[in-house]
Amino acid sequence: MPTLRLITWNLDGLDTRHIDLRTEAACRAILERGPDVVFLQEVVERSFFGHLRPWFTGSGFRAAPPTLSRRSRYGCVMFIRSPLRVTSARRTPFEASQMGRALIRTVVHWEGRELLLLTAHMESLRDGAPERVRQLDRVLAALTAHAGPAVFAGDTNLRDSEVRGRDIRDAWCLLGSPRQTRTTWDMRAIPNKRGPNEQGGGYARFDRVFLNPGWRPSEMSLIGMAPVAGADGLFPSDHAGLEVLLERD
Amino acid sequence: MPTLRLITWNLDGLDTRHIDLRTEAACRAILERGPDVVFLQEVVERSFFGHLRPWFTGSGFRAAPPTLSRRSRYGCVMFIRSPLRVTSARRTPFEASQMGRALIRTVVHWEGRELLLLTAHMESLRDGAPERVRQLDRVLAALTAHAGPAVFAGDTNLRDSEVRGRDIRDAWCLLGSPRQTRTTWDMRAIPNKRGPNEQGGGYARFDRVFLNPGWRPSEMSLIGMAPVAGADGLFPSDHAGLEVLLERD
DNA sequence: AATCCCAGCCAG
DNA sequence: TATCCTGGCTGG
Repeated sequence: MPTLRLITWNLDGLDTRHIDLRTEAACRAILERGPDVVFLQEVVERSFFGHLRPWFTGSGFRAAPPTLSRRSRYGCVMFIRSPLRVTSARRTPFEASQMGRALIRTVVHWEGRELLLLTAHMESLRDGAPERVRQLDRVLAALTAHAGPAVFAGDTNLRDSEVRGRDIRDAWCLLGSPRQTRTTWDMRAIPNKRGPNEQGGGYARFDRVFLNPGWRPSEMSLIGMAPVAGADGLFPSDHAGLEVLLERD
Repeated sequence: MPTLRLITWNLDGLDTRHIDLRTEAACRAILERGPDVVFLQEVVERSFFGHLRPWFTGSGFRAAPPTLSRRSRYGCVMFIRSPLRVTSARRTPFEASQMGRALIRTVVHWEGRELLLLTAHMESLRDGAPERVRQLDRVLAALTAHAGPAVFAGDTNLRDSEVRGRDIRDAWCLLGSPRQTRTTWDMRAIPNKRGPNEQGGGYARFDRVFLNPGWRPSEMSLIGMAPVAGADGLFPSDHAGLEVLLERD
């Protein structure tokens, strides 16, 4: 397994409109890519038990941690595909989060080494910036502290102004900042959060992938960029999913 | 010397209106309080060489560091009164600052121990929040790392939302959050930045004092709260000065 | 169902 | 000197 295929996606479980159809569509879109590891954010119980866990366990994945946190009505979870073996999985709350957010850390054996997998749904909204920046510090410290390869992927909610002047190995930047994957939350491309006749709309690169030194991204693409059949024009999520291929340097 | 009397003040040297009269008034207001250490921010060359250094050296103080930084046209400086003896003084730029800001660290002998004195003029404006929060981390780390007593006092530009959930020994909070010293930048009380017939105005507790464990504040008051004679209604600075008395626990 | 992006403007 | 505070509103 020379390449790790990773998908990260905020599934917007807090929007209950056609949540079953949308989650099913997300499962299909993810599984047809054949990922090794899948990081999901904003997952609600209904989606997890009713769709995600059945689909993914039926396709050779294990959930890590094995279930959702009970501390919030939505949260993050990873799915890891066999033969990757999970040797540890833990959820550490961000102490000062006002939104119940946490860092998920999983370690798997990969290519003879201990691979650290991190995901989070960092503090939301513009006003969450101070706490979000501290959560970023925690994420980067965890990446740096690990001896083997380590990757974070998740919904950072970061604005470019919040990372200016920082030294981060961001997969999108390492790929040369390609236009096709410049935004992962974009009301112009995914109208889930926009009234039918509304103009304009916001966009941002909220979903990001960070690496520690020693490896690099080779490809990146968006998924979930088409409306779900029978769902009144809704896409699977208001966020695009992000698929990235990672390789040894 | 059982009590340390400290004054911190942003002198608004970037406002050149009546700068000589305003700086003279600030010198008098500070010196009549009899402080042991004085931390100043937003000091320009004209104020430093023309007023502050002459006044303070004539009253038994030494500047630390001995002169202003040449990296910016305004900056921070401390004045330390004899018999306190300065054993080190350095200025460390905040690497990612977009405004040339730096942390000033001075060590003095006090009560038989090494006392660490810190000041800074942290990143300004609402949009400076991400960088400001990282600067705060640096300040708190320096406070925590010192074995003896340590105090930071300066213009933090912090909003309450930016410190929510953090564990900080803030002198104003330790004193029970007294109303009289609730704001240190207040357009309603100091009209320097307000047009003559303007309504409303902003206010904030920008200037703060942080302590490490082992000692505590006993008094706090504002200075510079009256207009300067002959200065067209201007106060010495748009900020209030903050005087605080610190004692062993 | 209401929210979420940004910049710009105004009043207090 | 032009600018600084907040919250609320707009349009894109």
